[in-house]
Amino acid sequence: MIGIKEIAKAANVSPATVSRVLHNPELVSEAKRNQVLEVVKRTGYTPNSLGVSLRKAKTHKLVAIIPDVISAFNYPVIRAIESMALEHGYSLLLGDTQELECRERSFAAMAKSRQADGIFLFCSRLPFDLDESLSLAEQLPPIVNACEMVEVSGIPKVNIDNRLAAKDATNYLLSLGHKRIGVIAGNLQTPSTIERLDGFKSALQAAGIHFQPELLQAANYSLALADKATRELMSKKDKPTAIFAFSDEMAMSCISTLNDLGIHVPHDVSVMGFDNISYSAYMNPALTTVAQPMAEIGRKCMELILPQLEGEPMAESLHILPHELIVRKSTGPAQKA
Amino acid sequence: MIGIKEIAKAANVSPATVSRVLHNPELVSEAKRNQVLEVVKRTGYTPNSLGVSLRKAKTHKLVAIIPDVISAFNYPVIRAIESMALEHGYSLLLGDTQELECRERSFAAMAKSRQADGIFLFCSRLPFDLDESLSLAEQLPPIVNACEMVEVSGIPKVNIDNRLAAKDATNYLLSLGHKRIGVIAGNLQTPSTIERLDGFKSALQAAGIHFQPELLQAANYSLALADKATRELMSKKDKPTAIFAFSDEMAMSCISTLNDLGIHVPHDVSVMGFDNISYSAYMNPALTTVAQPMAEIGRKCMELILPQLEGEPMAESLHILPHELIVRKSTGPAQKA
DNA sequence: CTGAAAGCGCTAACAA
DNA sequence: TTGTTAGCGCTTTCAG
Repeated sequence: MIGIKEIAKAANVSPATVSRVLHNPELVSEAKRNQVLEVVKRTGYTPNSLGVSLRKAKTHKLVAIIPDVISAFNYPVIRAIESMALEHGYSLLLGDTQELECRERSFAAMAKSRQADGIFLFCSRLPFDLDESLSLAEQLPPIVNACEMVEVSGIPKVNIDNRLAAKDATNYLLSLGHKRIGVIAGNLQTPSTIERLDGFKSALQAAGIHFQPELLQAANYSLALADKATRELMSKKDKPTAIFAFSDEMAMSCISTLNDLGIHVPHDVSVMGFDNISYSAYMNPALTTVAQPMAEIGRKCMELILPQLEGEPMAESLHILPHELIVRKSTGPAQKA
Repeated sequence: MIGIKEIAKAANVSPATVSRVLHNPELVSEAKRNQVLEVVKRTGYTPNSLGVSLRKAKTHKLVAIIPDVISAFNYPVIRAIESMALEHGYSLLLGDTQELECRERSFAAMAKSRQADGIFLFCSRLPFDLDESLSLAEQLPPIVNACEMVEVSGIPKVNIDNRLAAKDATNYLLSLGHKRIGVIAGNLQTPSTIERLDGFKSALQAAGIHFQPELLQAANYSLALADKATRELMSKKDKPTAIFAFSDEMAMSCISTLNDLGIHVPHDVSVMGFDNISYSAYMNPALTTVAQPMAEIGRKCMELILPQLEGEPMAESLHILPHELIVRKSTGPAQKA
């Protein structure tokens, strides 16, 4: 691979001049500038960014650490982050952890090993070993935590109010007359799931309805497990008249299974999703769900990391973005028993 | 950020020894080794990989250049690549181009600027300016082209036989008695779409059926455009009895629209998809589709790039992996007119 | 306006 | 077994 020295030699200038031509052309006489430009074009020279980054101690890369990059939910937030990152001269690396802590840590290590300048954390574990005696800002790279909150304080965080969102969704189901509502939850260990469950229970309680543990199934955001969960739910002697799935994907699987079972949605059973992914409007029936403002979440993430990248110390902050209930065709009035 | 020199100083050894402890511990006496290890642990030192990569001229990173990272189709191939890459000490960077040539080029530039050692190309443009006078191997980094074939020869390629796959799918529809088959294609400029269309036409021709241009709609893999295309198709005076969508996602949208229109799938109209994404079994009705062996595609990609990464010159090769027709519930016998 | 020289953090050849 | 040295490719003082 050709380097700056070869270019310099071929153009009869010093490496420093080549560098100037590339970054501060106004500092170089037109004659030399053209010589250099000519050689650069002819050879297709591209500066080795390892050298650049090493020298400048800046990579202009950010990494997003995500349990499941490709989930239809994460995509729009990534897109938003990336497009805003681009405007600010950063590029985004996608780190799909497949929920594995070792992968969370190895992506996080990219910041420590200076392969990236900052980190977006979409998982609920902080993939760093903290030293109690040091301040967070000293130990952590520029970082923003979103969607699945880490329990450590002092980090900028952005999220929706999962508890309230689930409560709103549940209240809507309740308002339709549903009294037995099944839940297909994600990973029960996960903060967002815990909060949603809490919101669900509190809505029930406010309506004077007892929470039935048998109506709760965890399906870990998997299509196959959601199918199983649905069958489980519908096998109870006292079947639910509505099912609240904590992701649209699980809701999709749920509807599909209900259909297999000869149960009509929403006539026999209503189904509520969560997220409002792009597919949800195209499900059959179109899915009633709680929309998360994914693009806004992404933009807020970028907004919060930028000052840190500029050198400002990390500061605690929590940004709750609004959710919205989207009523479509998968929910309807409860059948009279 | 702490560097190797500080570690060396703190452990009373030279930087070289620190490096040895980290990479060839057996070359260092136990005493010094422990001193160093102690300091490393205490300080949480991580080598700056910019320095390492610069020195070794190797980044152990590969980038996948993909029109749409998050499409349910691409995900499994990425997963397969990544897991195999990991086994070989490489990590995978995801470059989502959003179909923009400028983005294809900027990700490709990561190889030129030594931020990555090799490239997986899932788009149909070669994002490099070729110099006719030089050999490909001299100009291109280690590279493998998959799914959307670039027209340049000399590059290892992996794909399915799109033409045959579409032909098989069409023949199945034909065998069900369908004679008017609508097509919702992807991007008409794209090689895979052209091939699929070609396979579709040839199946029609073999059955003695004339291809009707009015029954062809392009929807560019978008849910919204597929909805429009479906409405367009069903607005013809002579409506199709089957629709072949060139992606499962478009098929999903198509089914949803048909449903809105009061048209029952598969009773009134059959719908065939393409890809066999994980969602397709959970659509309503479950989707009949052509499965692409995504994991295998991914593995083959890795297999083909490895020798290049080892220094072997790039060699022309074409690997066609088998597709498979998956019959589910969205297709049925044609209605008698 | 331009070049020489130093140095970013690391590793590997060479000497000791 | 260990340290010294040079150098990966680049940018940026500092002189001139």
